Amino acid sequence: MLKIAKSVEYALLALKYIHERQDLDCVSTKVISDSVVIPYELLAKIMQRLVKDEIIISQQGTKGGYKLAVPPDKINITRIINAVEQKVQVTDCLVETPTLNDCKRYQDCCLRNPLNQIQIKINKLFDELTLGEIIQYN
Amino acid sequence: MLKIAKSVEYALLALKYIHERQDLDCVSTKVISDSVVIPYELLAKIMQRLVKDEIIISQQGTKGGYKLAVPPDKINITRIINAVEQKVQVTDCLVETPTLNDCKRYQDCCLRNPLNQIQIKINKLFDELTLGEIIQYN
DNA sequence: TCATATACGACTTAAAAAGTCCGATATAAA
DNA sequence: TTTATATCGGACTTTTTAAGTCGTATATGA
Ligand code: SF4
Ligand code: SF4
Repeated sequence: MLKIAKSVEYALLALKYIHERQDLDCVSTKVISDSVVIPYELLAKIMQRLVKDEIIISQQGTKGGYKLAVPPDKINITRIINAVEQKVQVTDCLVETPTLNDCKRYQDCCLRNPLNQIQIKINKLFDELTLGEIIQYN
Repeated sequence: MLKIAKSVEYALLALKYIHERQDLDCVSTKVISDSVVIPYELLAKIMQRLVKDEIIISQQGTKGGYKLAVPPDKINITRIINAVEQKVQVTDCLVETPTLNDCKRYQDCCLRNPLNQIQIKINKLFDELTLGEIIQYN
């Protein structure tokens, strides 16, 4: 339990690869997919979401690809998680406006508050960790 | 992502219920299952695991059931997570002895160290949170 | 105008989590 | 001593979610 989605890992690995190839004008999904070994179609979708959140800039057509829109130090992990449409959600009830459909217990559950505190602290960990700090390894 | 297993929540809710009924000699799975609204068979399995880890004591036969083996302040959430056979595992590679089967990248992955740091911090949150702190709510 | 790239949505498959079933043993009370 | 009610333990099925795939459209440099 408490696993991070592969799409988040793939996004981080791809962003690291792009950063390492700053010398090039841009890097295509194909090249990243082959180098980092990520399923092409899956990575393509992830790249598009990173574009939508303006973490990377796309260049369409032949010789197209992606380059970083922002220096790695300016991007935290929370932003990447949001970009790839993932959510840190420790329980079913920890959504903006919970309903009985999320969890029948949410109105008087003694777990909700303490687990929300855990979630807040986990969110803080991702807020304070930047892409820059991650790609400095290896 | 990063969701806590329902079996952990059920364990916590059941333990809270047992604690509230300290006056009784012991509480049966049936009673807990009906009161807290947890599928009977599923809860039964969870109770057995809590017995195995000596968090609760079982009384078999008619008029049987369970009672707490330890005061709630002395039980932290990590122990309950372990008892119900769940693991905090942020990535596929964060196991005792990772192999290429866990993740083909584990030998030179820049994510492994930073994500392990996250996992260590999450584990610390569960280490420092006791059942006693949770059941004081409501 | 052609080859190679991104863009976007729908779909399928695989893995994990949640829930169920079954046959056994234990024990208090009738 | 029989019966009803409980725990015990494993195997199994179902449901849900995550991961991965496919198809078609559009952009653009050579
Ligand atoms: S209300 Fe309680 S049981 Fe339901 S999802 Fe939230 S924490 Fe879990
Ligand atoms: S090695 Fe890297 S990519 Fe593989 S599971 Fe670990 S962190 Fe994720």
